[in-house]
Amino acid sequence: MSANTGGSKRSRKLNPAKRLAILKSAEKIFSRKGFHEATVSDIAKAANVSEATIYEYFSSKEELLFSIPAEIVREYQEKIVEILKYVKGAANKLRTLIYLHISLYANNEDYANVVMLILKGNRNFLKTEEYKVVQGSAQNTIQVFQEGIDNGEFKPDMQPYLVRAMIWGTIEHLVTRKSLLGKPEDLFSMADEMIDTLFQGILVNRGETPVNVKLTVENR
Amino acid sequence: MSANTGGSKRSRKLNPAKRLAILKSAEKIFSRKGFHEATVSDIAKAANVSEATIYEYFSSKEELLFSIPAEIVREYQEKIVEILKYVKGAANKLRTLIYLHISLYANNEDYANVVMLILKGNRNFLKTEEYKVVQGSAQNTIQVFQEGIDNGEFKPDMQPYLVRAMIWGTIEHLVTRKSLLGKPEDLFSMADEMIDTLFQGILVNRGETPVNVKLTVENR
Amino acid sequence: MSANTGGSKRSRKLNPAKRLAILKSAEKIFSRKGFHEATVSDIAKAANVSEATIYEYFSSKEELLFSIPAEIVREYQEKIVEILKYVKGAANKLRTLIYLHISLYANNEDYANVVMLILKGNRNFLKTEEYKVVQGSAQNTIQVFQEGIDNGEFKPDMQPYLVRAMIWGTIEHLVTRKSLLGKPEDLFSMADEMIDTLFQGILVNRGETPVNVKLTVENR
Amino acid sequence: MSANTGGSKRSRKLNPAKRLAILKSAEKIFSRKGFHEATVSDIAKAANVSEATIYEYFSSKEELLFSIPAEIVREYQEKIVEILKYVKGAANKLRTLIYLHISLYANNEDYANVVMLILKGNRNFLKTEEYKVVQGSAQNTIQVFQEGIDNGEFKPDMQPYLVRAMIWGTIEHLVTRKSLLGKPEDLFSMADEMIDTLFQGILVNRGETPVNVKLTVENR
DNA sequence: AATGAATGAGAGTTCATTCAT
DNA sequence: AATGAATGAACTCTCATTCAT
Repeated sequence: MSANTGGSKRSRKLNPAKRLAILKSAEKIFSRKGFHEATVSDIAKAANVSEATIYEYFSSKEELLFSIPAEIVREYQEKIVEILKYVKGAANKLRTLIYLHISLYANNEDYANVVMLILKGNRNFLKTEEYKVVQGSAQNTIQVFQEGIDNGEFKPDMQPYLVRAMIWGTIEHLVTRKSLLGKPEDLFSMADEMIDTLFQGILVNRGETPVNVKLTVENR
Repeated sequence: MSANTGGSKRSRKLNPAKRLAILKSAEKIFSRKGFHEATVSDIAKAANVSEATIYEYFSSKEELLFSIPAEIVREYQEKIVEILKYVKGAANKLRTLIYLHISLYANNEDYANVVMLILKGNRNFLKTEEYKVVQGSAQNTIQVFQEGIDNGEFKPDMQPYLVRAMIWGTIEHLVTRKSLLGKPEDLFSMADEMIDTLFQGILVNRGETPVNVKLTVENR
Repeated sequence: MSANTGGSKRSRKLNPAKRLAILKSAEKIFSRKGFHEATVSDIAKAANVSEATIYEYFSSKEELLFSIPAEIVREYQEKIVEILKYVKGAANKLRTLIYLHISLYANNEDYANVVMLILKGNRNFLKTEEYKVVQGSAQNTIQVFQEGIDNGEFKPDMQPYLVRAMIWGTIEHLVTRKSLLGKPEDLFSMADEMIDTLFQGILVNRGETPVNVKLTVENR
Repeated sequence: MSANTGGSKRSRKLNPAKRLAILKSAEKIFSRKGFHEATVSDIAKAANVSEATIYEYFSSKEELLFSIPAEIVREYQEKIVEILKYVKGAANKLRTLIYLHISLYANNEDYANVVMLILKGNRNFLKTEEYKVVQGSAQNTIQVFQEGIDNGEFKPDMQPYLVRAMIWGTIEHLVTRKSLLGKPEDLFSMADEMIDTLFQGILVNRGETPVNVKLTVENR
């Protein structure tokens, strides 16, 4: 409601552990009840602090919500940078990114719920500093894909933006369904097939492609 | 024993045109403000009826929200069935489905917002009869894909569920971004490339899959 | 809310049977739910008419409530006059009145509920023409008691008003308890003991009222 | 695990003086307007607190209503126990009880209105803990009367339940009339006559009764 | 005479947020 | 740094009542 982005008015050091406890409680409560259905009182109870204390650390309920991804995405981003160092080839890097992206959600169910069911539909979140972090992490996919085009691994006439949409869209779709319906029990098991499909397509190659070219050179 | 026998309380048809006007107004208001931020009073004003009248037609604000997709999805589903009759080949049918699915959102911006930003994250919606309709329309993709497997157009070792996830996920991702950021100005322009990618994959064929290439050199 | 006592604006003949049906339905519904908890719609449903029709016969929900006793009290009053003709002695008449009063409630449970739980606490009812009828029927007790004083059956130094309070109060107390708790299963069984107590008191006569002591001294 | 453990929601004592102020205001407003006609806003205004504050102390308007008698009845009950210690004889005790009961209402007009016009007709009140207190205080009458039977002061063949009905019924009748019509200006003035009547009955003793005492004194 | 449909007018209740301590 | 207590501000929903047909 106010433009108070980036921490509560008097963001003295306070107690970082308590701040984290509040964030984790908020994540849990929001995850279960949704944003409007969750009350600040619920969160305060879960964090074993008073409601007023929450306002010491966060300027509003919404800011509290928006603060949830920051930490986790930052860690995730660092992890990616670290790991990508050791992976060679754009295709392999892309595969790695997809695995990591999935694991981010698979290992943090409450976080997945908050992102998929609440934040994804929230217009205000887009104006947030926090969103930039999330957004930034999306650049990985695009960069890696571009790298793949440059070195000839990927088809050169593709828009990286679309490829990212396909990858993220598919993952988000699956994660959302898991959040809502519990359906794909194991997100990872879908990863490989998804990657294969993305790499190879779904069409059967019927010799129109080079594959079937039978080259017979007969002497004389 | 004569008058008020049978029938669900009061939700008779009443004036269907007015009902539709309320639904359309709700769609517009929800689309712009979100569910909790929109008030019944807003909707009433937009529909030129009193708040009480809204409750004559819908038993609660949430029921009003949930009633939005029914009509539109029903029409859409009929259209699909009709059109699919004239399309031959699973690949073509799939392409058609994707176009139609995109056009559903592209032509109904408010509806797209309501679905992508509000309904998709709403757990209660899943328990709804209305949801079943939406769900049902998702079966098309799976059926058509299965058909393609059966007749040899598509790779036989794929899970239709995953393919649907990729198609819908991508579309939803793009539509959501358009809802939030206005970004892909033209959703259709992405359709073809998306379909190509889905069909062919993103990898350059370097003859490594040339497995299939049979090169026979016979010496003299 | 308005001073619209005594029938709806256009009290054309309408259909007296329908009027009665509405009244009886109102009695039943009010009895079960209480005044504010009962809705005009409830009553309309029970009477198999539309809500609007109720307003043809009664100008408001409250007027409908207030119209309930009139009929029944009128009949009751006539019955009393008729029966009292054949009863001799004030004590017997009083006994008769008490029986009749109890039977009025015992035989009309819904009516009893409406009177005891709703009307008795309603200040507006006092301003009503209908109330006068009820009030009038209360005069019986006072008259009969006065008659008993005049002819020496009852103690001459009593205020009839108080006696009526005792009789009516006791009956109302018992009827109310039956309405709320179902407790005195059979109201009639209490009648006789109540009357005896009223007539004779609860004290054991220890000869301190020695008036009655006949002292016979026989010589030798 | 430290702060908000245990305890019923939020209904801690808070500020007991404020709680009492709200209760007294509620008593006054309910007394004048009745339950449904009184608004929480009315009460808040009268108590100089916000409406929300009322809900800090009481969970609903109805709970507020039901909380009114508790305090006053508790005090009253203690008073009775205290005073009864010094009164000898069941008849005197009964007389004392009646006086006290009347004085409870006579000295608390608003309270009398609330009890007689609102609570007495409220079915939900019966399910209340508060009702038990009221109910408990009713036991006094029955106990004292039984005591009187045991020690020969009262007729042994009477049902205490009925006697209580007569006493309470009469008092309630008178108090209710005073609430509604202001009629018996002075409730106390009726007390004595009522007690006399209860004790001695209304019939003129024509010597037919103790009559039976035959005292024969023979000379020598 | 009867009613389907519409609504004005509120009322109770909830909660995020504040502030004195 | 922490919070108990207080409240302003809304919002959903209900219902008695009306009126054109």
